[in-house]
Amino acid sequence: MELPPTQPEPCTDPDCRGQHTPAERIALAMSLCAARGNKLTTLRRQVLELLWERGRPTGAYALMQALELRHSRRVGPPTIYRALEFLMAERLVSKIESRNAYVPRAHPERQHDCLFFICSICGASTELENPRVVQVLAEDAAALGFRMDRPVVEVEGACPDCLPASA
Amino acid sequence: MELPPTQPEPCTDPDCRGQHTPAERIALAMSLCAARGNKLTTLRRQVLELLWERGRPTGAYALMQALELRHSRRVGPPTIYRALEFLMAERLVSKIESRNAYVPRAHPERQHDCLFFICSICGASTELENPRVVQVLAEDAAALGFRMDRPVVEVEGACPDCLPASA
DNA sequence: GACGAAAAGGTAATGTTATAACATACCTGA
DNA sequence: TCAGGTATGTTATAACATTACCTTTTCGTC
Repeated sequence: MELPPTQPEPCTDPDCRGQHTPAERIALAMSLCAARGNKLTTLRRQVLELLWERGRPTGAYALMQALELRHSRRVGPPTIYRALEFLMAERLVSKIESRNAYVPRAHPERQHDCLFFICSICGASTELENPRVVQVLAEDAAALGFRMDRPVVEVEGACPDCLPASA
Repeated sequence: MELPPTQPEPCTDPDCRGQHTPAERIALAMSLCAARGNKLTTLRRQVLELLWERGRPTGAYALMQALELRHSRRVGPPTIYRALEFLMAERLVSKIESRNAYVPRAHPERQHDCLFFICSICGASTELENPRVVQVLAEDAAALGFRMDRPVVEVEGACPDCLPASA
């Protein structure tokens, strides 16, 4: 496997929603994995690439199909789920719980938790970082004596593109 | 079907987490349905009661089993899912997306959206009302030009009871 | 009460998402 | 090179959800 030519450069634009080149994203992912002593294998990289290509939350079985079409590689469900599990542990991918689907994270190098806005019409999702939401949730958790491990914040609705159509 | 003896009295305690009697809850549910011209049939009522009895997010298939044990009533998946769909439309029940499970809402008479804190150890969930969270999400949605239909906010972690055990 | 329409529920089959259990391949370092 | 760990492959099945179609119940109207 050849290394992409670019070096990972953490993105500093707070409004950026992941508009980077595929090579940049893979380089960054590899470097993040390596920093933790883990490996972005071919399979894992292909799954991550496919998620980026799809551009919207994608289910595990759709990924299986896409993997076969795009990389002529046929695998079973456990293989896909293991790859997704790895990518989620590395914070390269998030699961959209309300859709049983998976999306690549725009900024895996950042520590923040994500919010997602998901269009029920076209299925697209937008990732956002908002410390205020996490802050308020952390306060509530503290008041309850609850340890917050993973906040799941997903807003279902209509995106700007679909809004006119959904009048 | 006999009416419960109590009359529905909206709860005014903002810190209340649904500590009411079963009869009160059913009376309130019936009155809310009636106000919208809908009916809380025996099946729907039984499903709602079971959710309260279980005291934690419960899956559709577990509800089917519970229904058979508790009410000697054997039904198929579509029947349960239809009852749940009705109860959710009436805002008597929420789905916990991260668990594919369902919980009764403590205060169906209130209009608010709910947050849930779910313990990954014992499976219990705590419902909370926090306008600040919804407010911040609404602001983000507005900034994106996104119409917010349903916010899903679920915090996974460890509840006070399980916290010591999970050190 | 009889009737017809609408709502609710029952049944069988199937679709979709996820995991268990076990086998194999593939690195990597002593 | 070979022992052990990590990753992937394979088979089967569990868990969650829906489609399509049919029967029963409810309820207003005559």
